[in-house]
Amino acid sequence: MDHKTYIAEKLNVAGTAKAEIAESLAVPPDTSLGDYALPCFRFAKILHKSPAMIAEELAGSFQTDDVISSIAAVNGYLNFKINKKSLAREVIPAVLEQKCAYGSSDMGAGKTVCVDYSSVNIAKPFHIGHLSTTVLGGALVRIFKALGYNVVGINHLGDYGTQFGKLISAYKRWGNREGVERGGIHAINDLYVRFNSEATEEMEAEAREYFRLIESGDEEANELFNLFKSLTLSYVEKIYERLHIKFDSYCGESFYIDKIPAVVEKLKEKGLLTESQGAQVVDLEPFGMPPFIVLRSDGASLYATRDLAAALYRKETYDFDKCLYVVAYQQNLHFQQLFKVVELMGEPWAKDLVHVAYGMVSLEDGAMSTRKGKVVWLEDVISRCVEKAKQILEEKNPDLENKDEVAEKVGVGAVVFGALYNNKIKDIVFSYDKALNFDGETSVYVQYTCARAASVLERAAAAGARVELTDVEPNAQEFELLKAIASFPDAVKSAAENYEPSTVARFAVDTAQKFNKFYIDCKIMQAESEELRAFRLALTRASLISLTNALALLGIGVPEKM
RNA sequence: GCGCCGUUAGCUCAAUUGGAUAGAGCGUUGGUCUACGGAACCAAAGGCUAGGGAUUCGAGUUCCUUACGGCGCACCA
Repeated sequence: MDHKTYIAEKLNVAGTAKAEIAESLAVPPDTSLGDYALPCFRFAKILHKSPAMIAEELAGSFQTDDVISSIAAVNGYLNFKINKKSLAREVIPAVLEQKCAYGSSDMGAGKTVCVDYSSVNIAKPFHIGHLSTTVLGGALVRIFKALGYNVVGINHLGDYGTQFGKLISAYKRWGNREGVERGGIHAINDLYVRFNSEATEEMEAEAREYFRLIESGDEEANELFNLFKSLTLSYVEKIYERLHIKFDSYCGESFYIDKIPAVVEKLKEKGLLTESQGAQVVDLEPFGMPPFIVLRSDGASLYATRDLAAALYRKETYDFDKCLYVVAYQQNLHFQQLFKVVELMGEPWAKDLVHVAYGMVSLEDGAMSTRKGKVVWLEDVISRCVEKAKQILEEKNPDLENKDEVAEKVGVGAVVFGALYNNKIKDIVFSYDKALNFDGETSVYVQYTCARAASVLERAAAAGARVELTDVEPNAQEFELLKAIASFPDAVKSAAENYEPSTVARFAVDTAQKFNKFYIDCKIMQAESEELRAFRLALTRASLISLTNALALLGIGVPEKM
């Protein structure tokens, strides 16, 4: 049950709808004031009374009950306290019963969301700059699924362009099959980097010719291209597996090539296509944007054209209610143009296209540069974090039997959590110091908290202790923890509405902090009474469930011991 | 030059979408230590929310403006 609507239902403010009252309800800055507050200032004009007087009157006419235990008017605010026992009755059994489903809902039933994310480039290894789109997208996929949406995760592969001609040229010049099969993606990347640093006019021409050969279906060129593609995919699959990410579609740019003529035709029909400096463009001058280039002056398509074709294809194939593009803000203009063109085509679903923009990653000494060798590979970051976790485990818990498995969860969790904890729009300066720091507001802290909770529950099970809601009045720590647990469904919903998984990450840390305070202040197994012990154990289990579910939405596992 | 985004404690960041006395972590200083897991907990210090104006009962949050920083601005992706 939602307390805000419950309170609103019980309040009568002349000239104000119940829904509006529920919307206005806020949380007081200090819990000693109350759990909810209604600022009465906005009613003053309508009612021609002072806010303080309105609050007084409303307080006087409000009947406290089993849910709302007290009400007080303070400085124009109407403060409500909720009944602690009733909150416990409401939350604890529900969490214990729903288990891993706690936090999910069916609000998205029957709706489809496409999420375009990660979108790796063929022949290029994952670097730290690809982390955000991958984990943000992965989290959004899981969050929308939890809310009952049908979700289509799409890896829009960068598998088309003249760079593949260059790669073939470099391969034939310096490479061989055995070398790339042994060296994998990095060997391929080295060839590409070498080509770019040594390229002559002649080689560039050769590269263009190889690309033309790929396109015209030349057997050898395509065989090579497919080799590069499969090597790349088997490489990224391993990383996706470690990050717990799966895609429903790997339709990349090349997939849309044969769909472009129809798109061009449609643009012509709508009278949107004009010629400018030899290229076919959609003029966006009236909207203050540069033209959207559909076909180059040589007739070739562009990235933007293929994105347009992809949008139309996805609408037709999935009939999405929303289509998200998890791409860095660098491409703001591109998506503004793309969405505007879809709108100009008369497609009403143009409004359902969303650019989920996030901040850029740089290194401490500036931007990354593949050519200068200034790159941080994602696999290195992951393995160093896992290694560090392993090392700490050896120190702190040498008897643990599955150290590798636990270290994997802790190390990978730290990498993922680090990318999801802050608002996505913030730029990130990557440093190993920060990545390897497991103290403070991190997934490791949350995981440790879970291990503590699990440990208590294990003892309880061994002792045959009762774990269930009993009729006790929660104390301050218990109540704060209870409120935190109760806020989980809202955190998930808010994360989806704002395309902001950090909301869930923040929930996890906040709840873990509340649990640790509870844990320190309240004896659980040695509680004064059996009734109290049962209650605290139930609260502990509910905490563990909430935290585990929160981390699961982010793609982070929780070890039972660490 | 134009457009978009950002600027909150020494550092990294929050702030329930306009609410009351702006909160955490790291770092610093001091405490808790016979523990249901110390990868923890408590406390102290640290702020004119970049500057200035406007709207409002009320602004870190909305609008205008200045400064600083990032990104982008026609045939790359």
